[in-house]
Amino acid sequence: MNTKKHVAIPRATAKRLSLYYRIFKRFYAEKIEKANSKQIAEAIGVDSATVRRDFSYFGELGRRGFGYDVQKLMNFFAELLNDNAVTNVALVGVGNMGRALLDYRFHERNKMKIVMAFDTDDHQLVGSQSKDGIPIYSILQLEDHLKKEGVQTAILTVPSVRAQEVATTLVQAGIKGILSFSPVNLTVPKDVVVQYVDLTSELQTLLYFMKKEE
Amino acid sequence: MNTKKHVAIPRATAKRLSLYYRIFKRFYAEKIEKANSKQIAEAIGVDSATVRRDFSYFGELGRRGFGYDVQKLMNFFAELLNDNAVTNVALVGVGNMGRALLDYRFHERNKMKIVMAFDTDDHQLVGSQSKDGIPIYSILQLEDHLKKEGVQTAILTVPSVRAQEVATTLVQAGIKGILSFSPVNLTVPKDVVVQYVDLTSELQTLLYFMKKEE
DNA sequence: TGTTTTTAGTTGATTTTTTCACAAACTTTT
DNA sequence: AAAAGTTTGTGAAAAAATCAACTAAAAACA
Repeated sequence: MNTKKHVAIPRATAKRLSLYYRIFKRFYAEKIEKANSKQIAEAIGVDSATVRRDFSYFGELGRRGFGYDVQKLMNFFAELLNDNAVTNVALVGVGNMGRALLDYRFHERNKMKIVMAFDTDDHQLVGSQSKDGIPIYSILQLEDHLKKEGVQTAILTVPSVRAQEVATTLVQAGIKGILSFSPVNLTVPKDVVVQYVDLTSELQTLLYFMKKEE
Repeated sequence: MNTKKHVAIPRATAKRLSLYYRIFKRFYAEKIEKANSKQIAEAIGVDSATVRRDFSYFGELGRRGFGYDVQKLMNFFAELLNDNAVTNVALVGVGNMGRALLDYRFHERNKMKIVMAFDTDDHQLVGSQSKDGIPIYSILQLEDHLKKEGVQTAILTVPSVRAQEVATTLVQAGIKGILSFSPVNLTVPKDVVVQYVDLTSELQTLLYFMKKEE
């Protein structure tokens, strides 16, 4: 496949890659064999020119007069997003949000799997397991367990006040990526990637846009 | 206060308003009385010029040589984001994610409150209540309950395949804003605002950035 | 096989967002 | 009261992202 890996992928494009992948998986499951940029664009809510531009960073993936081969593109994005190998993830903080994510079963649709969870000793959770049998360890044994399994990715669902402290511990334990649900801007080394999910902010932003719409 | 409400607020700015508000609340709780653009910028992870530019859309909120008065700005953003009045929200779909959000207690830190939830009749949940006493109704009675309470905002946590169908029902029932956790691009009238939270995509995007960081 | 239709890839324009850099305004210090 | 220091608000530039329009390649059809 004629790809040009030397070009830097724009951030905005990178954030859409997972969406493209999902759409191709969906089309594939629906036995749709080809899709043009307009159909893809509609499915994820962007302009068709954006789709073509995004794809062009990776070479010539389509065929003029035809569109994009769904299976081919699905496989391409699977590789690009490393969705052939399973990625093991640890979850830290088994509160309401943590519990929901533990039971979420990412693994059913993707090659991501929460393989262990951690909580403080004072919640009577340590030593137990999630519904699906994911073990919950003490946060004091974080480094041991993470290193033993070679886990490099963590989901952080601890109270905001503890977020930075736990993040620092995670980095020490070799974690290279954190998906944080705590609304705190974490300070980590440059080689550690942090992605934030801020539910309260999303809801408040929604309300703001609603007010403007009136 | 010298505000200029006639200027359109850029989208990028609008999405940061909630973050600014949170930071001012945090500073206020910590008895910090003033803050300059650099401190605010660091707290939310943007450039200080961005903070000043963002604030400037709302008039002259600061004082040169001094910075921003924390209490004054906190109140300003509270008003701007309508966080003085309580906003009632309905939750549709009491699965893992829905359950977590039901127990999340948005109301403790903000004036947003989930006042009712809905689920299909086949999960033995209809008629019961959440931990905090939020009633769970049948999705068949959606319109009645929403209209009776005048709820205009909904959190959508139903399986993807049902998302569009339920969204359409919500719109018919007078909903004007939807926070959707389903990775499906919803089709709604122009006056209805939709905000998406896509956990799988966030995690996958994190993994992609991690791979690039190697 | 030739003609028409479709659609990707790309160029260039436009819009949006971020960042720089500095005068003006205010605060603090002397 | 003057001098020194701080920090905003904002023009202007730069960077990033989107979008419109075109061309050339391939597909579909006659």
